[in-house]
Amino acid sequence: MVTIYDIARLSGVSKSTVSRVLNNHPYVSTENRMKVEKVIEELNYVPNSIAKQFRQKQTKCIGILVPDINHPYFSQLVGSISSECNRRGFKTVVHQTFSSKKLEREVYTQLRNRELDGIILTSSLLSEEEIAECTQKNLLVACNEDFSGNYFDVFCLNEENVTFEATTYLLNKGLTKIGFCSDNIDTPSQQARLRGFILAHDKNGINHTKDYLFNQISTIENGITLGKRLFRNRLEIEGIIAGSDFVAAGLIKSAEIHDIKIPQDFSVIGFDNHPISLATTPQVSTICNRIKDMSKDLVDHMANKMNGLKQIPVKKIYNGKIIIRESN
Amino acid sequence: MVTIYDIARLSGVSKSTVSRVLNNHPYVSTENRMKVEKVIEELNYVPNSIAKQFRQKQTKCIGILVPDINHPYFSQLVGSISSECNRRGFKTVVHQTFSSKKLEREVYTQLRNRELDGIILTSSLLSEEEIAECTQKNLLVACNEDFSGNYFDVFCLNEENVTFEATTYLLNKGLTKIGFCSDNIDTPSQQARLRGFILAHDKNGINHTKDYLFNQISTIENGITLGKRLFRNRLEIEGIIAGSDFVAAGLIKSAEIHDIKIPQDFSVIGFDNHPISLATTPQVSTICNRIKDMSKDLVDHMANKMNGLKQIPVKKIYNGKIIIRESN
DNA sequence: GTGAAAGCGCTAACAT
DNA sequence: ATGTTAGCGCTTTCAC
Repeated sequence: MVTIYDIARLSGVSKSTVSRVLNNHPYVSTENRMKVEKVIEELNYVPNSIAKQFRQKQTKCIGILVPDINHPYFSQLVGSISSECNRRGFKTVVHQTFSSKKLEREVYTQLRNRELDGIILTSSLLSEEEIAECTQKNLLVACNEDFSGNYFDVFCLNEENVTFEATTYLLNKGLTKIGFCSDNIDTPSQQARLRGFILAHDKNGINHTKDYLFNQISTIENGITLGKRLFRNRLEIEGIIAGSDFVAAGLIKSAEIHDIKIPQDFSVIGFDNHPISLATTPQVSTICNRIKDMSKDLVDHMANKMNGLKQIPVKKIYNGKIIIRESN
Repeated sequence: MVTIYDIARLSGVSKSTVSRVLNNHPYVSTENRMKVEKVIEELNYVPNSIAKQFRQKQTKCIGILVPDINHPYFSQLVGSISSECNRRGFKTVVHQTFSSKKLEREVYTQLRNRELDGIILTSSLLSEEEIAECTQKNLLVACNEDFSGNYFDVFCLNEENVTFEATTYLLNKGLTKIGFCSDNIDTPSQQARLRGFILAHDKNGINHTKDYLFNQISTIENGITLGKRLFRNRLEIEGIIAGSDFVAAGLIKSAEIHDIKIPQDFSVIGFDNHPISLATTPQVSTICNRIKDMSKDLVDHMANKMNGLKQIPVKKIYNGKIIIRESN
């Protein structure tokens, strides 16, 4: 393996000079620079990045914590964050927790072990306090999850408001028996949605039905199965906040099979404005998220923090928007 | 920052002994082991993993090269590979190329810079020769792409065969004007599909129509747009190998809008057996891939190679299977 | 069973 | 503008 020392020896300068050339320092004579570059070229030398990381005490690696990457929302989010990170010279390591607290804690351990320079959290089952304790003074930014912002920076959608609006929309159309689907109700973001859902009912003096709160519903298949349950028995439920466009698509398919007309007999509102919402019949009314803006701001912020620019703790909230199409 | 030296000092032993405890070596007296463990506990010491990597010359990091993670097939593949890698103690770094040769080359540079212990390639626009040259003797395994296997290990679906079968199926139903969609026709896997498509025509003595070869078609939106083009002008095309279930879903939606009956007026066969194929009306006939098997075998193989177990170069081919539903 | 010592490849004071 | 030097935290001979 050829090292910086070999280059130095062969080009008749010292290691420092080679290092300076490598790192584009000023104060290197053009003559020496050319000599060094020539030798580097000849030997096909590549600097050992681990040695560099070791010396500089940083990995240039950011972890992204995500429940499951094979999920239309999270794959978009991860894709967007990754690109932003790469543009700034950070590698990103994706960690899927599959909603396991154990796996989540393991990633925090990697952070403490300095295998990662920072973590971007997109979903969590642990309390802010525990996360803060696990990660200690190390860098962590939450994205997507509606944390308080007291322990670390957070960038998220106003899940509560936008769910409030969607529910109100349905309520105003005269529906009184509305369902609510969550992916994993133990996460802050889903809790926020539920608060919005309930608040809308309260403001309209309508009681929401506990029986119509469905948890662990996140895929097309889940939507189909739930629809079967709902429609086969002709339950009196009149509409649903589906939690995701995929669930909405499953429900719509199921309705068709059971000869339930949407929106006449049943209303559906999805989440995320995924292209699938255009492919169903009827097309899904949905809520558009702010993935692009969020990930850009967040990586900007993170990069600044790493460059030592002290930042006051941030909580930035983005407004989602309802898109009305045909399913309600 | 507390180091191995601090632990040594405080527990009254040498660095070596601490290191032995850390790495579960035999030949440490129980007494010393306990002393050391106690101090580690007290100081909340975590070993510096970069230093360890530096010393051992490996990163425990595997790169995954993927065109775009926000893609139903690739997000599944990445998810599966990541999990397998994590189980074996490897971190995975996802790199999206967005079909850019420049970005692809950059990742190979990272490999040469030893920022990565290996790369898993799921798609590529470069020739095998160039890839082999870029990555030199470093570890690289291809997955999904139908490479020759002469330069590096490959694990892939028999794209050609399965596309041949699907096309034959359509041909046997009496269709003579069949279209073919590719995502990026410059990749080996899509070339393989095309070969299968053409071969089926040849064997049946039917000419395929160049005009019905559509490239850069990969999303629901692409499917909808393509459908508009096809159906609005009542082209004489009778069916299509859609390349993905998402494209198929878009085509089906578009057919509905233009009052084209599927499968009576037009046949569609998708790819990947994604749940979306269950949510359309009619449901999509498709081809199931072998993501789980492939990723398991591949990571097994890679791990063995890293442990120095010399392996003969491998090319393992998996058979996909047609699943007939309602769209053809 | 244990410790001393060398060294991995690089960067960054510091001196010149 | 350049070289000397120390040292990052760890593992691993080697000698005892």
